[in-house]
Amino acid sequence: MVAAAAVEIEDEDDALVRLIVHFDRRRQVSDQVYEALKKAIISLQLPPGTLISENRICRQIGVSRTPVRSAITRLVEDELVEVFPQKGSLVAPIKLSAVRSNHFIRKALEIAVLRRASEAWTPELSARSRQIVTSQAAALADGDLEHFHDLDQEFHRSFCLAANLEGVWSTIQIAKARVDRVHRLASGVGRLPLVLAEHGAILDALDRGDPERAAERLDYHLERAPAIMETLIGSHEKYFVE
Amino acid sequence: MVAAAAVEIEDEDDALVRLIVHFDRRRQVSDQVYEALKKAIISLQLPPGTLISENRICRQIGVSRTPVRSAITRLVEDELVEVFPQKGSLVAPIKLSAVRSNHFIRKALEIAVLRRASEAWTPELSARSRQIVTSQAAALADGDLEHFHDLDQEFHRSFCLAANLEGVWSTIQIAKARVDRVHRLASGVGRLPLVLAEHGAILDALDRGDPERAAERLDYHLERAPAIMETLIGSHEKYFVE
DNA sequence: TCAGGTACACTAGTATACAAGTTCGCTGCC
DNA sequence: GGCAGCGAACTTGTATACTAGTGTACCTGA
Repeated sequence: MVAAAAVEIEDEDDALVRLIVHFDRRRQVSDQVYEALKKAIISLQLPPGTLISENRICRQIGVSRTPVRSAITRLVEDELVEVFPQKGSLVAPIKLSAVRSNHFIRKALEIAVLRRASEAWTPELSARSRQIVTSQAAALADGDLEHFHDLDQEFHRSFCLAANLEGVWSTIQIAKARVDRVHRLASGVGRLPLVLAEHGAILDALDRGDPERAAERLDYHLERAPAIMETLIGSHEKYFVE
Repeated sequence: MVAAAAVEIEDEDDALVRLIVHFDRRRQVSDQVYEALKKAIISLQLPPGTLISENRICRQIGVSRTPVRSAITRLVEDELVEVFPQKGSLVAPIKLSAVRSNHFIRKALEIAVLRRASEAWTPELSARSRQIVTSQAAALADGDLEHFHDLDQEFHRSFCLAANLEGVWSTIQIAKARVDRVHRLASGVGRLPLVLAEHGAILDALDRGDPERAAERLDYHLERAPAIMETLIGSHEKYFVE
């Protein structure tokens, strides 16, 4: 960080520089920093292993260290950042054992929720979920991948609402965040149309009042990413550990 | 909080005063504050609804606001503390809908883990789990309830280890922490011997190679507390909301 | 006596200053 | 040329100072 010459300054022009936050004065700064960093990490804009320094982040986005530290503390809980006291912090590498565990968590919870949702399934709930899938198709056609992923979350969340277990969603979301980077790597654009078909198949089974089949389709849907992951480890070796 | 007279000062002699932390200089202060507060909340030493002020806590345990704030932030994530900006913070009341959701999470995960553990069950794993139950019986005989609860955690965690899904435990633990206050209320000393028997029944089924029966016993074991909870709401109305 | 306004004490959020520890490169000696 | 040792610059952890917003008690006036 020697500011000896303009050339040295140029060295700072890495991924962190593209971290631009538009602040809403009514909301807490630390929350907004947390969300911005989390999105940047999950979207791989800040790749695993990236060194992050509290000082550089707060210089970059123009706030003091306090809210930045608060955000990083929360990201450590999310297992998306690792802090080494007095040494430094970095975007956590993707730990294969953690991916296994969190994938297990997500699958176990989503399937359990789906079974509960199927007991309370109604045409209205079905229509709402199908609307989400339709919007996903539109987002995909527009090439708006961020919106596509947001709608994907909505789709999976809708089952929690249907099961009257909305509180379960936050836990699913945390597990999801811990494996989402793998999903992003795995979602070459070619796979996304298949996602739509898989979502539709789950709803078809629910509409037919066949919870076993619905659970089976959801299981299949969630198993795609891990299956693809195996093939990714080689080409993105730097991102993974263990 | 007007310090008008000595009598008013006496008013500060509430549960917070019994918050004594013996610091280990090698570990981070904020971590130790977090653990101390979490334990105090779950053990109901700080009952739901207790007003907590960052300033009073840091005066009480003799550190600055920074690590206390860090600890409270983490407790908010755990849903054990609620913060109202510029107004105050309090130990979160027990929210019935959250208890439902987190009980659902815990049950879904523990049963899924147990099924996986049963596939890899060995006499060594069985012996280790039975050893824990034996220690629990000793702790109960000694009246050491804290140790009893610690061993209870160990028992449930052992299935994650057996299933080679240790990463799942931290998520179970969070859901557990969110319902543990109910368990504490429900565990009149009379119930604890039954816990030992229920633990034994689960191990018996695993040893017989009967995962269905093991899951059934675990389900029964985990369902005791919610069943008892219904009877508690009346007598501890102040602790609950919704 | 009661209503309204003001001042103060308290809250949490943010900024800054200081402390303790690690890394790495330069300098001087061998 | 190579190695030892010192030092500067960086890291995160903690303490303190300041800001902005809230509620309440008290005082003033009718």
